[in-house]
Amino acid sequence: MITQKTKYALKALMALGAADKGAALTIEDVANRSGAPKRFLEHILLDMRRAGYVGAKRGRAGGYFLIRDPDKISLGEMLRQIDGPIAPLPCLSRRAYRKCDDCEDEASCQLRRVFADVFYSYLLLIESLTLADLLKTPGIAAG
Amino acid sequence: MITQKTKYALKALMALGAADKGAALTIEDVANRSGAPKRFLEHILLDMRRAGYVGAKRGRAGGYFLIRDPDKISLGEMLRQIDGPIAPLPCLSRRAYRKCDDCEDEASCQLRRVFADVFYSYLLLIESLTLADLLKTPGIAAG
DNA sequence: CAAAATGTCTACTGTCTTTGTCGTGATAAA
DNA sequence: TTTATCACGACAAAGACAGTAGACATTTTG
Repeated sequence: MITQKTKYALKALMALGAADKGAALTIEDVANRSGAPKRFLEHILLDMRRAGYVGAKRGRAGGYFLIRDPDKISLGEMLRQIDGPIAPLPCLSRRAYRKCDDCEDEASCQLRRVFADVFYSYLLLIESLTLADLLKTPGIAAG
Repeated sequence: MITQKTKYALKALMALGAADKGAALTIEDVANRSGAPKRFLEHILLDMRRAGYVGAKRGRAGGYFLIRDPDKISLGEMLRQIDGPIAPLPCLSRRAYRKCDDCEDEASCQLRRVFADVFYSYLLLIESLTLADLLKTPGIAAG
């Protein structure tokens, strides 16, 4: 399961991505549109700013705005930013590699071999999906 | 990341799957072969018994033994048994469906739509892999 | 300048999950 | 009857998760 925080964060980015280009949304605006508690969303938006996805403007008439092209932010990258490493085993993470505590020899680890396959195809997909895909409305708008 | 418990459970099933047909391994045997703490493994093997994967024999010369064909136990099924629902969103789980707390309308939920795609291809893969795949040694045994 | 509206940052807290450990009992074989 | 084993429930420490709160910094407006 993805965490509640991830859900809030993705919905927040969607809200910012759907806003008029150049317009800033306040935390409160984003909270209303994403359903996230305002004080919790603070942390999330701060993270998103540090991740370089959004910009912030302080003071009256301030707010947050997307600063990267939704096309260029992959789902994988977002998930990684929000909740940390996404590999099923630490020894399969490229950016946050760690040897498994109990593993004697990676080359012969069956668990690693099988999960590597699973992870690879998962990665391929989530790296190809982007925030833009989250913003697209389905072909025949049903709801 | 898969949990430590999942790792232990899969390694335990691999140990039982690799044992001589009909032979029972004690918890201690399994602990030694899987690297899991013995007292923790107790719980895990109990779960695996309740899940119908292994049988147990009590008393002297007792132990655990696999009672299902490794070919017929999918990775997906094992993961689900060990750690519960595997869908990224509760509203995408078939066996443990739950409406998302905050979701107004599933049909128009973009998050659901995108994660459904991801989940579907993930499912397809893990349902096709089995314990037997975990028992296979790689083509050219390297380590 | 002062006030109001905003974002920034640090610290804290309650609840649940994870990863075990422990004691005790039940069962079977020698 | 002893010993080796599984069965089961209670407990516990550590960490993750999902917030909440307070104080501060910045910007605009009047």
